[in-house]
Amino acid sequence: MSLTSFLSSIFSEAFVALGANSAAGTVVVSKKPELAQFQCNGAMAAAKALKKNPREIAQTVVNSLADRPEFSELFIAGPGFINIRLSDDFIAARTRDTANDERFGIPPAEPPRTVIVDYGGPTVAKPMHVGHLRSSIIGDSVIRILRFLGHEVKGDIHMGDWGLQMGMVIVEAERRMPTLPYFDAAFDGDYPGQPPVTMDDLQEMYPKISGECKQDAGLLDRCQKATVELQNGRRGYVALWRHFVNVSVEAMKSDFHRLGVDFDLWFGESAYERTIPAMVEGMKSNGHARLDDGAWIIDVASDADNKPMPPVMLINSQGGTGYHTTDLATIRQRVNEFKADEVYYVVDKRQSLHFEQVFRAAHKTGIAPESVHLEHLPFGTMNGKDGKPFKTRAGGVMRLKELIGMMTEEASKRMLEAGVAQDYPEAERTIIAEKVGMAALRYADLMNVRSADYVFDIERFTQFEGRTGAYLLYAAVRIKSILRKAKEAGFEAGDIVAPSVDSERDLMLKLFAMPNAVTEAAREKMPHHVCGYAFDLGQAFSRFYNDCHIMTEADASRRASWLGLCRLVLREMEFLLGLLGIETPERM
RNA sequence: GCGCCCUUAGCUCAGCUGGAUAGAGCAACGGACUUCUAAUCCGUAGGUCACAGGUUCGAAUCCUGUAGGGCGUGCCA
Repeated sequence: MSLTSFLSSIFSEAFVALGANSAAGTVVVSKKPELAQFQCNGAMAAAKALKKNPREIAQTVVNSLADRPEFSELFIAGPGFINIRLSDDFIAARTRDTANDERFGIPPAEPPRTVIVDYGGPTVAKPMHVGHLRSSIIGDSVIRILRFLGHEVKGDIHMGDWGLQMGMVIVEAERRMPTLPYFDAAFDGDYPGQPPVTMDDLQEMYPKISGECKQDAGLLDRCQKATVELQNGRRGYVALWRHFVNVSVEAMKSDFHRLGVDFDLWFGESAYERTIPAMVEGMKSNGHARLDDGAWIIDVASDADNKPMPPVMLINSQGGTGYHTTDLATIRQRVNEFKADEVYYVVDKRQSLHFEQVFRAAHKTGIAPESVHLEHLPFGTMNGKDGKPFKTRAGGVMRLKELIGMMTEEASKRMLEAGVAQDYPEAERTIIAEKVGMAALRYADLMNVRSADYVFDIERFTQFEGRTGAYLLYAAVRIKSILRKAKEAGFEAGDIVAPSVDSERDLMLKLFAMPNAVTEAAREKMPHHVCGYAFDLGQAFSRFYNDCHIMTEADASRRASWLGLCRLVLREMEFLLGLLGIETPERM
């Protein structure tokens, strides 16, 4: 149980004894650290309910608890705030408990659930860009957090490989290489095993034809028809499409590998191709789908809506399927085959209407029972310093590869400026630069409230000072260093004893706050709670480190206690960074 | 037009579901190194929480309205 939960239970009991609601006993970290460590604000609310004086209620509660060994001081301030200070013995005992606990006092989720996280979402034939970066990094962190809580989690990349963009690239290929056998409907031999295009070709082809289609309705129509033919299984198109997928997946794997993100399931939209006809027929026959303007749609609007709610497009008027349909088929598989209790979609917030439509349709048609929790976890746009979506200097889309390269290069530059690791072997220095770059990137992306837009400022993110990935790595590495030095000197870590220095006590108190940060991040699927806490912990450690010189401490039991504290902080720091997908080097 | 979101210190952002004198980081200024890695730490200064009402013991937080900005709005994803 977290410390605040424990303290809350003590205070709740006291409030209940007065006839008040147990919620009145809620204890939180003090907003006035110079006054107290924790506070309970329930006396005001209880006074309202019981029609009594809040200070009198607070006084009664304080009187009933004042003798408990956990507290060194309880006092009342203002209208009825109860301020709490813990005894040093209790703080030390509690810290020992944390040090002996594999889970740092974070309780596992009860009951564990089967969860699918849909994230990454790269599109075949399109370059990966910064939008995929956010989805991947956030999804990866959310998965790590949920897994730690004991949930059975599977991450699914859900590639976009079955929509109009495939028809477009097929048409573009035909325009460029009309003599290839893929386009000859009468061809019945074997198609070439080698792909006719490279990833670079694909990345150039898609934007070109996509741009032309916006001007040319005839060309768009041709692409739509090609898409339908592909979806209906035209041999040549399927063979060509398979090449496109293979080429793209190879590039994706390399990009995701560099990001340190891996997926349990590499399914694309096309994985449901065979299940779609039966699903659609079922919806037609049971009346959920209806024909409208040449297309089969599912109405999802309700009388309670105060906004337009377009229908779900099941089969378009050309006979093709889009991402409404594949998303529904995907939900069906996740429910039936994977027995998912919860499905989360880490997708740009601009898609929120889409998911509202799809979730409504899934529940309405019975694809997903009401008991299955479907939720969109929206994230905001990564903007440039001008406040507009992040672009390259030339104004194009910033590719993921390019971005990662920039981060590493910038980290390397900073290390040179600061004279960091310059006397290490070059190979090690390179690895450190990569780790610092990735830590900077991940921390910068995750530290913001997930759904908010944020400004990408590479210079700020790669700073070694302040709320950055590098600062946290430095804090962790410094602990590793001191533990090495202590070991060389023959100093052992020992039992944690009562704190004797303010910054030492503050560090222990800070450790108690971790369970809240992690459970809050899990509840909201918002990793920024972990980021904020990790920084606070790093800073609390740095203060302690400045005040308490371990290697020269004469008192052996105090020195051993401090080393034990260092070990605990390092374990927690690496754990927290691990939840963010950040690796710590041995030294920097 | 309709709907959703946003507006907090010079800059970038938190603010734990209504609590005390609104907090960090950067930048600025002052201080602490013959270092257990100063990539650190301490201190000072800096805010009409966009604006106007309302709800109550108490509002950055909840409600209404106004201004400014972003996004979405049936055959792209």
